Amino acid sequence: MSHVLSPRPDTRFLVLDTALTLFTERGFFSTSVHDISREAGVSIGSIYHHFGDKEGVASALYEQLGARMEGLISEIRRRHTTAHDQAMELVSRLFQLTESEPRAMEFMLYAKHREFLPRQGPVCSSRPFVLMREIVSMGMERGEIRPMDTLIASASLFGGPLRMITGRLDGLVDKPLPECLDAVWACAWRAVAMAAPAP
Amino acid sequence: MSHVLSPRPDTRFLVLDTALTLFTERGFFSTSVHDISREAGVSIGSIYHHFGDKEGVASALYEQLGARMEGLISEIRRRHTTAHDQAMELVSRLFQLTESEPRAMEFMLYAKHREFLPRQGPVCSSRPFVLMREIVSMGMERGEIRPMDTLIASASLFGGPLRMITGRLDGLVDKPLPECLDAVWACAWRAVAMAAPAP
DNA sequence: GTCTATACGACGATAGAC
DNA sequence: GTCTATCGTCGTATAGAC
Repeated sequence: MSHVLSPRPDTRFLVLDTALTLFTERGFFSTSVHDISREAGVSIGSIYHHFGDKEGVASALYEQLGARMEGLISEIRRRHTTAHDQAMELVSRLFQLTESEPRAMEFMLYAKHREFLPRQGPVCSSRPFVLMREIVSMGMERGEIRPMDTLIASASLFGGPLRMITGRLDGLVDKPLPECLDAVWACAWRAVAMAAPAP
Repeated sequence: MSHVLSPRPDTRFLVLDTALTLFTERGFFSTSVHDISREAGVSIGSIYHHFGDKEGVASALYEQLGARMEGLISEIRRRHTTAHDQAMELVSRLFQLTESEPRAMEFMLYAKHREFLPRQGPVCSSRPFVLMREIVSMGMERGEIRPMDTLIASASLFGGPLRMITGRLDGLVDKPLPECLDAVWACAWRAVAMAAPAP
């Protein structure tokens, strides 16, 4: 626990925070370990001591953000019962996160991790995306969502909102995403929602 | 016109074709000019003679594929009158293209061009995506699509289908996309279509 | 754990003959 | 237009002192 008492800022945190900024601004390959070292005020030796190699930095970043994302979804699944509420809350939180931490969002779902993290599968196979599909799957069993291929339903429900996020990160969308939530969600839900029973 | 008569395969084509394969397989930064030279059977000197530098190769590839895409959309817009038909035909053709030329699709809409083509804007600002938004815009004027922000409608209509494409390129989707067309399109169109007038 | 200095390899790009 | 040979730089990673 010595690090808690130490006045020195945590090296690992410093490095990861700087790396996230540089990776998203210039990209992984256009960022040298020297750059990270200089910007973070941490020596190269320390970086290699903590992370092994450059890929290790990206890897740690990926895992950290992935775990946060997973925690977020798990929390949402505990707090809401219907697929509709769970999915809408998820989109809402992702929209908020895009505004408050655009770099984190960009690194998670916009970076081509396969290019620099060959061990990781594609993003959409990662835990968070699996959990999203589980929400959809549950919705179909509950009769909230029309019966169809789960993958198709998942893409149709979250495809629009995710596209808004990348559009926002690209500077294509001017308005803060939370202001668009109602309109975006209405379309997304309409795409997969069970038709109202004939009166 | 001497190149037409020459028995030697066109160098530019050879290089671009090889580059497309390598760029999508390993990524732009993990592909050296030496790699392209070796795989294409063309000397390094020739590559630099034709393309100036490595970025020039990627740039030429980007322009070539972008022009093809634009031509495709223009053709569709001429052959169909309603936004519904235009958009559905577009999704259908993109699905076919994903199967027949996955590398071209991947390079066009899955690569992070900003990392190696700093001059190019984001993909979604490119001509093809502008044309897609024009289809949606027209559909709204014609009363086919509910009135709403064009960007939101565009994301909602094409977000699902595009997500299926990336899912397919990632190996997440097993079935050939054209087989999913009806189900995917039904969801996509439902998301934005004007409600049927009350009987 | 943190630092500096250095080794080493790879890659982008060029020169210049044919 | 095409080729081979070469140069110079940059960046990853390590060694070893503190």
